[in-house]
Formats: sequence, C-alpha cells, structure tokens
Amino acid sequence: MERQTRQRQAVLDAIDQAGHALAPAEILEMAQRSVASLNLSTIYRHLNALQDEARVVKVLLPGQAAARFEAVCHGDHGTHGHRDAGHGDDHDNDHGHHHHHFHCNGCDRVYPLHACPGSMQDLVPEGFVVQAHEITLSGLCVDCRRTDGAAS
Amino acid sequence: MERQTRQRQAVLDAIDQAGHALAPAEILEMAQRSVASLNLSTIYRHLNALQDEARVVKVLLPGQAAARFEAVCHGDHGTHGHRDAGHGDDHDNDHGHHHHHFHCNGCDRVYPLHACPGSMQDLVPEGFVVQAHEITLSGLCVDCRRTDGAAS
DNA sequence: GTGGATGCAAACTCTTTGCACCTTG
DNA sequence: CAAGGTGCAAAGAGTTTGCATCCAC
Repeated sequence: MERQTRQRQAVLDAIDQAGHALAPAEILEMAQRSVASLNLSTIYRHLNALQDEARVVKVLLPGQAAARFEAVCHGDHGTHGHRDAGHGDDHDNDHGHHHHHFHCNGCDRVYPLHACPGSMQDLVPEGFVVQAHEITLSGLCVDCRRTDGAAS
Repeated sequence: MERQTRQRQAVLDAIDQAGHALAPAEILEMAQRSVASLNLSTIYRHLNALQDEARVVKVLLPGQAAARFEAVCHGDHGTHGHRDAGHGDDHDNDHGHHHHHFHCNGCDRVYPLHACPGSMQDLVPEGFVVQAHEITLSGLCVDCRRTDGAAS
C-alpha cells in the first residue's frame, strides 16, 4: 500500500475530515463520493496499512464488536513522560499521543478525550504489572444532552 | 430459560467455578464434561438469559472482538452511592457491584478489579454528561510476571 | 401431555484472503 | 512494462435464529 491511488486518498480524506472515529462502513460511504467503485475490502486493506504507518488508530469500544478508526493526531501535548500508554494492539508505535474516548449514547459518536488520569497501578493486586490502560466513558455529548436529555 | 435443565446447570457451574471471565467456547468445553451433547447455541441462549437475570455479566475488552462472561458477585462492598456504574450494555441492572478488569497479556486471563477511581466527569469537555465508565488495564499478572517477565 | 429447551444448520455481521484484472510509476 | 493495488467473491470467526425434536414439569 505505498502507491498514491485515488482510493487511498479517498480513505485518508474521509478519516481526516471526520474529526472523530469512523466505522469502515462509514468510511466506505464517504469515500465512495470520490471513487464510486470503492470496495470495503480495499478500505480494510488501507486501514491496516495506515495503522502500520501510524497514521490511524483502531478504536475498540467495550460492548461493540465492530472497530472504528480515527486519524492519529501528531500534535504534542506536552506529556511524554508516562510509559503507560497503548491500546493493547499489536502496533505499538506510540506516535500520536495517548488519549481515551467518550462514546455518546445519543448520536453514537466517539469523541477523543485529551485528558488522562495517569497510571492506574494502584488498582491492581500486588505483583501485577500494568502496561497499558484503556478508559472509555459514555453518556451524552453536548448536542445530545439537549435533544435526548429533555433538559428544557 | 426458566427450567432447570442439565445444560443450564452445566453452564452455570462452568462460570461459577471458573472465577474469571470465560469465552463462550471455553464454557462449552467445560460444560461438555457434564453434558457431552451441549451445543454452542445453547450456551449463547443461556448466557443471554443469565444476563437478563443479572447472574452473569458480559465482559468486552477493547481490542478483542469476542465477548467473555463472568459470574455476577452479589457481595456488598459498601459502595452503593455512585450513580456512575454500568457497562454500557442494555441490561442496566446494577446488581453485582461495579468493577473493572485486568487483562493479562501473558495468560490472556481477565481478572476482576474491585477498586474504582470513581466518576471521571472531569475528563470530558464541558456540557458532556458521563453516565458510565469502563476501565480496562492490561499487563502481566503475578504468575506471568515470573514466567514472561524474565525476572530471575 | 404441553410448552419451553435443545441441537443442528442456516443466516448474519464484521473482517480477511485468493485471484484475475487494472493502474501507477 | 512490472510491481503493486483493486474489485469481487468466497472464506472465516463470533453470534443469532428457525425449526423439528426432546424433555422437564
């Protein structure tokens, strides 16, 4: 996957423009606007390649079988110190900074959270070693709070 | 799923005796020792029923498509105050106390963690409402630390 | 005896792969 | 032109469901 093709560009554009994690099917839908013939398997092939290039991350939510993918953000946020990041994936490049996710129960979107409470070594029994942690919050985002939350 | 059948008992026994979360296939393997004819679909049917009865919980790990199931522990741990539990599942009975999980990268087991840092409302942007949180730690358990960790 | 439970096979979802064809460099 | 990418269809895991049979009550 090193050539510059229309389909590769379409996949990249979809992910970059979304601003939040997308499911492969959503990427397909977006990307087909540029390349109508685009196939799901091509999406998956690029997604896997882009993960290896550390340009996208796979986001898995507990409770959801299907994966989503988000663009890696290479902006430095100051915190390089903790060796406790990672998502348990095979790809252990930690380019793209450590973050967590918020899943909105209203619109089903997944938002990145740029805060992190730090290592959770104190939650585990003695003798256990924490190598990574994954926090997923869920609830209502600003928009859905107004709509679903009946807060008027 | 209200009758007392050998297969139901076999499934329950497997989960109760395991002491940690089991995959459906593992439950099958265990339970077939009592009921050789046991079928995977029967396991799934009971697992779903038992979830509704709040006797087992589905445990999903980020990064793993397949679900695991663990026995609900009805022991009170004092903390009933926080309305911030839940696993994002449809089943929102909070019988069985709120807890998190540790996934061992060595033996692939999932251990329950009975500690919880509490609500994480401060991690989300203003206007977002946190209804539930899910924390999954991973690393090495005591046993695997000795084995894999090459600590000798 | 009857209705709920079971086993089997088929269906479904998500993801990966084999292969012939087309495209990029 | 050749290496590599693409589309399609088929293969796989994991999970659910339809249906005829079986068994607990």
